[in-house]
Amino acid sequence: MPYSLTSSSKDTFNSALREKGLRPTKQRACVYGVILGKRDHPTADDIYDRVKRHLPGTSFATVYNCLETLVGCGLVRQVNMDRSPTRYCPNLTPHAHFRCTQSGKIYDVEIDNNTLSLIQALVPEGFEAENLDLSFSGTGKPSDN
Amino acid sequence: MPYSLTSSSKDTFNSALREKGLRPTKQRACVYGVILGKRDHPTADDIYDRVKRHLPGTSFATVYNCLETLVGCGLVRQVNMDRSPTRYCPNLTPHAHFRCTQSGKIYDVEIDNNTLSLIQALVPEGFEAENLDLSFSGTGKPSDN
DNA sequence: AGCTAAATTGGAATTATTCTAATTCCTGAA
DNA sequence: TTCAGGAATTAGAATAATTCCAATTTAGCT
Ligand SMILES: [Mn+2]
Ligand SMILES: [Mn+2]
Ligand SMILES: [Zn+2]
Ligand SMILES: [Zn+2]
Repeated sequence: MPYSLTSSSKDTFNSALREKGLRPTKQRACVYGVILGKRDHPTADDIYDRVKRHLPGTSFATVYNCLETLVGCGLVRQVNMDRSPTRYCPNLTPHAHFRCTQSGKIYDVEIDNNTLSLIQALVPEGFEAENLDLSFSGTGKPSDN
Repeated sequence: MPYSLTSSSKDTFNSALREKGLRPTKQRACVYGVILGKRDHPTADDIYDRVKRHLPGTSFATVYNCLETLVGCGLVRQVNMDRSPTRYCPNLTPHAHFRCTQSGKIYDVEIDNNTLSLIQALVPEGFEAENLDLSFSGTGKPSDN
């Protein structure tokens, strides 16, 4: 049974893809669905495992292709921490990430508007920042151990 | 001719290594020297090329080993931008990075103390951040094109 | 000088990601 | 509806940064 998105997610998904003239395929919907369906930051490999439960024929290449497409459409965010495998995040609000070096878990960290504008103001004259990445690492919640 | 550090760099280098019971070898000094010697953000490969001019026998593994050691001693910083090869930075002050997506160049961006403390204050109760990374990407100086 | 642990070396291995060429699937005219 | 043509998916090979390994060399000590 193909992954079922809520009807509001399905609308977001369909229009974001159509906007770019791309096709809303079942693989893309499923990759999107498994990322939305859990508030974590899965790797491509994690996503592959989850997608296969719904669409067993799916290939690794397709997962990578879909992820690239979804990121390109602004439906999910790509999160790079150090040298570890890329992770994906359904939270589209501006936020930072905290990685617990003990558990490996990644947490969303809200950025208030005031701090956000001060951060943006760091960019020097003549430079135009399209993207900003803020990440912390250290020891997380005690429950992480 | 082995790379010649200035005597003040040499002191920093020797004491940082001795502090950890590590040996100040000529390979380590050379890797440190070529990073200090240019205000850019070289990759391991760039560093390998530069080191070989001074110590032609040096292996790639040694460059990686030395870099790990120097980072561990706090003599250089490791800079990860997206999925591209790790870069190394001799600027030890807290600062952010800006990558021009057109030229690939990486610039240091100063962080004022006020903004820095607001950024640090984002970390939630119960988390202890040992490290923070802030990077921007976008279009850089016109001279970059 | 000789001993021992630390560091270096060349090459193989690892691993996340990308590429390729063949196949399958949509979509939108006819 | 049919079907042609482009888009998407697929399996597997290729790539590239980094790490690992076993053998050799070196630095620091007695
Ligand atoms: Mn898996
Ligand atoms: Mn090179
Ligand atoms: Zn997130
Ligand atoms: Zn820097």
